[in-house]
Amino acid sequence: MKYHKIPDETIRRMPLYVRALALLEQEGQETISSRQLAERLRLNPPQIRKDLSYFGAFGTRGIGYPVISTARRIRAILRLDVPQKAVLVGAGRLGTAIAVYPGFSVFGLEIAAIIDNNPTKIGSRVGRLEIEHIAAAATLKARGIRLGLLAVPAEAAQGCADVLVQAGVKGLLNLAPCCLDVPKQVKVVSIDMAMALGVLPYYV
Amino acid sequence: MKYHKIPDETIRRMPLYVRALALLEQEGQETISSRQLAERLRLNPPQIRKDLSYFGAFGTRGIGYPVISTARRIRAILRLDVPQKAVLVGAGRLGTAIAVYPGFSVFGLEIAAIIDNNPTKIGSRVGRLEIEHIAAAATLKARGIRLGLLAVPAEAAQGCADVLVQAGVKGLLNLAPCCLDVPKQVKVVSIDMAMALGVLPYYV
DNA sequence: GTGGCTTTGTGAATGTGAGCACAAGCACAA
DNA sequence: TTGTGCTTGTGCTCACATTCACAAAGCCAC
Ligand SMILES: NC(=O)c1ccc[n+]([C@@H]2O[C@H](COP(=O)([O-])OP(=O)(O)OC[C@H]3O[C@@H](n4cnc5c(N)ncnc54)[C@H](O)[C@@H]3O)[C@@H](O)[C@H]2O)c1
Ligand SMILES: NC(=O)c1ccc[n+]([C@@H]2O[C@H](COP(=O)([O-])OP(=O)(O)OC[C@H]3O[C@@H](n4cnc5c(N)ncnc54)[C@H](O)[C@@H]3O)[C@@H](O)[C@H]2O)c1
Repeated sequence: MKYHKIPDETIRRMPLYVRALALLEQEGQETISSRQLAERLRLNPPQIRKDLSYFGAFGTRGIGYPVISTARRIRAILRLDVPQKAVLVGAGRLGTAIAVYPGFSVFGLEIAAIIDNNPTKIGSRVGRLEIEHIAAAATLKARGIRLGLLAVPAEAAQGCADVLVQAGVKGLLNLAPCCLDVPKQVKVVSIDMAMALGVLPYYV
Repeated sequence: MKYHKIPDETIRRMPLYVRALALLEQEGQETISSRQLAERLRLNPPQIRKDLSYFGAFGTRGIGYPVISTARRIRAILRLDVPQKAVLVGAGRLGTAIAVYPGFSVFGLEIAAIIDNNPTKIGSRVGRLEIEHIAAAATLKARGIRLGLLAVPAEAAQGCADVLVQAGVKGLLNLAPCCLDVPKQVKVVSIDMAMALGVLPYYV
């Protein structure tokens, strides 16, 4: 394919493919066609072919896509081939759930530090990590941590974001129900469960 | 505006407006212009005006939108003017965090029941709710519960979805990393934190 | 090899949403 | 009553995303 800007939506779907292919690898399947994969993921086959083709030829005509090497190539595209470390800010209910959640490892992601500002929490353990003081942010860069998750109250989110950005964090997953101001070279993705639930009655 | 199908993206943004207006109401502001609101929400003013105009005229030219009545009208559009009850399936780490989360009430949403299949959990309390057996699903309809949240392991999600749909649930928020098959009159929204975090390294 | 079957890769077409620019409309002051 | 200033509501255009349709390409059996 000639030069094409890669759609954001395509990038958003890539981890879906990574996960599906990881599962297929476990099942021992060696190749998968766009049709089979589409059925699993409830997508259209041409969508998958086009998504993958943005990054070059992955498959074999008549056969499909090789499960293992395709997974590896997508991981490389998403920079998930090297372990990516993240800091979690906010060791509350949601934060501790996230801290012990094993589901990040499929993507080579690791929660490598937990920060809170509550003195009674600092020093105690969540899983194998010790909760650190916000001042520990200064050490993040040296520890190779470039991603952050915000699980603090909405009022504190902007302040924490500022601290993380200052500390060299380049990507943020914001769980708090608010908007964040960050320099434009920092990427923010927000998740708001209440908003997501809030649209359902409209469709019902 | 002439007849227009309302974009899904517009619907997805509506709770954003509800939340912002609720905050403005608390602050005692009586009207807000699309420009001011856009600044708060990091959107473009015409986007907000267009979104709102899909549902008719809300504002006053030269002044802006009345905070209270606009909030009320949007709530009505989203069917959030009547309290909406939801059942939470899965009283694990994430489930219990959600169960005690107060952030749903801005939207008139309420977690009204918690279900788990672990016998050691059934009967114990999370907040003011008692964890119920999956058999309790049969009572959901009678209790006016039409929404469901799935916070169970991915392997169990489809089974739980089936039970809820059978019990008359019409909208599902799926927190498990998997796709769900449901009848098409049931609306599913999925949230996958790991996937959301997984795209960040690409942009960094 | 050659033919038939299958599936990819991709231009072109279609569908969907975002942004702009401006006319229409309201408030308020003079 | 008229004028001024501001903000909404919206047709139009452009950008982005999805879907289609088909040629190109590999595999396998004979
Ligand atoms: N619990 C949920 O299910 C849920 C759902 C959707 C969104 N959220 C959002 O996630 C965020 C966290 O929710 P939660 O339920 O875990 O709340 P929580 O109150 O249980 O935890 C918040 C934690 O953040 C810490 N904190 C507060 N200010 C801080 C600061 N400036 N620096 C560092 N740490 C700070 C607190 O000490 C606490 O440990 C909130 O913004 C909430 O709106 C939660
Ligand atoms: N914890 C997180 O931060 C996080 C993040 C992203 C996604 N998720 C997803 O959310 C889901 C729940 O995560 P968790 O960390 O709370 O897991 P968990 O293991 O702590 O909790 C799962 C709960 O579901 C219950 N359960 C299992 N099968 C059930 C069934 N058939 N019917 C009813 N209940 C059943 C279990 O008894 C348990 O209480 C998982 O799918 C997970 O992938 C969790």
